[in-house]
Amino acid sequence: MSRTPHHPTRDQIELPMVLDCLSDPIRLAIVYQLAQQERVSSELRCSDFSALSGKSNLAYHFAKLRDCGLMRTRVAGTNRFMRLRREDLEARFPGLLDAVLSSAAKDADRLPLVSGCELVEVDRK
Amino acid sequence: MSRTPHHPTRDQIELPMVLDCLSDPIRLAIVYQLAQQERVSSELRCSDFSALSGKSNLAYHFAKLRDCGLMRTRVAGTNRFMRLRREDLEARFPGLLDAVLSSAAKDADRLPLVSGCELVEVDRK
DNA sequence: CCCTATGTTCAACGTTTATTGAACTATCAA
DNA sequence: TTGATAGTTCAATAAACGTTGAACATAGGG
Repeated sequence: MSRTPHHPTRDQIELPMVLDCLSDPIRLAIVYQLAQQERVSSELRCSDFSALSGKSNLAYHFAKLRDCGLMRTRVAGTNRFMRLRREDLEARFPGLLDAVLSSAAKDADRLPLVSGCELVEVDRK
Repeated sequence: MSRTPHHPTRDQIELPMVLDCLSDPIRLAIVYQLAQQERVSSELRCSDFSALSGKSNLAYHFAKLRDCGLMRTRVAGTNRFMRLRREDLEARFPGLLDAVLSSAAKDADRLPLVSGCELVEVDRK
């Protein structure tokens, strides 16, 4: 279980997969929460998303987000730290991520975005 | 078969449905082609997309595009004229449609966007 | 009126999807 | 070593999805 999971290269990031990933409310919420956190520390642990769903369902969504290139997972001890691949996304599809994020922000009341989401100071390991 | 099909109001347009719609390569191609056509006449007939798939499969995708608010269908005789709901989209999710379209344009070689798509002058009925 | 062109609707199908709980692995701390 | 913590993996399930072809509806032209 220790090997760091697979991530696509920047060039392998595909538009339909990215849009499909973002079309799921839970994954959109994960991405949104990661984007919020960027202002503070850029990384969050899996358990920081526990308000959105159960552990095993989150693991499923994390895998999809990794597979499509939206986020990167760093293994540190028993934790996984996730962060947005903002630069790669911006290079591949300029403006797309921000357009989606601001659209989500605009509809925050309709989406399950920020259940109990206050910013968290993470101690990088 | 004559009644004009159902369209959501501007306010009913939801982000996850829009992203999901755009995540299908065929639907993305339809939207892309409609956007191209906008410069000329803003409307296209169903049969203008026949390079993308069969009639009944296209009807299925058209229905999804209507249901999520991405396009509007106008019935005129035996034809249906479709156009992008650009203003509604822009009002709901500013910048989103253009970001997706320019991302698609950037990846035009990887996507089934423009099989035999030259601009067509349509005589509005 | 019949014939054709344009699209939709329906049933069928195989595939993919999201979700669950249980079992498992790995790491850390006592 | 024992126990607790953090997450993944697997199998099972139900629902949704994309695609097909056949049948249908509608309008226009001879």
